[in-house]
Amino acid sequence: MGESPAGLVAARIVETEAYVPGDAASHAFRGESARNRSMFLRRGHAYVYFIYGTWFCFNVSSDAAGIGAAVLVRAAAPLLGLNLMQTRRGCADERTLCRGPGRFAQAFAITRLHDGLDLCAPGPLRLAAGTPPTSVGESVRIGLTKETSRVLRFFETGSPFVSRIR
DNA sequence: AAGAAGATTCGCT
DNA sequence: GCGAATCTTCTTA
Repeated sequence: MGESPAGLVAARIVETEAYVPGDAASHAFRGESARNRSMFLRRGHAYVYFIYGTWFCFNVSSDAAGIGAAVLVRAAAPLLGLNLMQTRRGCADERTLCRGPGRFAQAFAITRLHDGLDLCAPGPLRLAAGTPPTSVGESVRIGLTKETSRVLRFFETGSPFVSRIR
């Protein structure tokens, strides 16, 4: 969920990708740097980066402090604040509001300011427990030019809010 | 110091 | 389906 002066938004995460140690596609592959330092925070912290001069991508650090690993949130099903999401996205279609990492970040107004935040503590961005999906699909990750055969993408089977079926 | 690549999206053909 | 938009970061083509 996300909180801002403009209001509250919440969504159920339905699609993620993992970036693990030893993974050449991971931003942390060549060690810690100014940009990826949040990947090295204890699990549960935000790692936000800017891509293609246009979009932000939101990740959650996923290992012990000092180890560079994160989970990219690729899509979500809107729950609260659809109106605000529509305004931010300039798009009315509920299905498209959070479908894709760039769109999700835009719907939640996530920027570099959120980088490094503890997502398990009170603040503008929170991670909350929800009911687990009935069935989880797996596939290779999307949009990469390296490590293209690793099966590290996970999504809620059958959800109309995932960015791709497979 | 310069250049290329990049975990994407949108609009036009 | 293809290419443009647009900028930060890392590598050295």
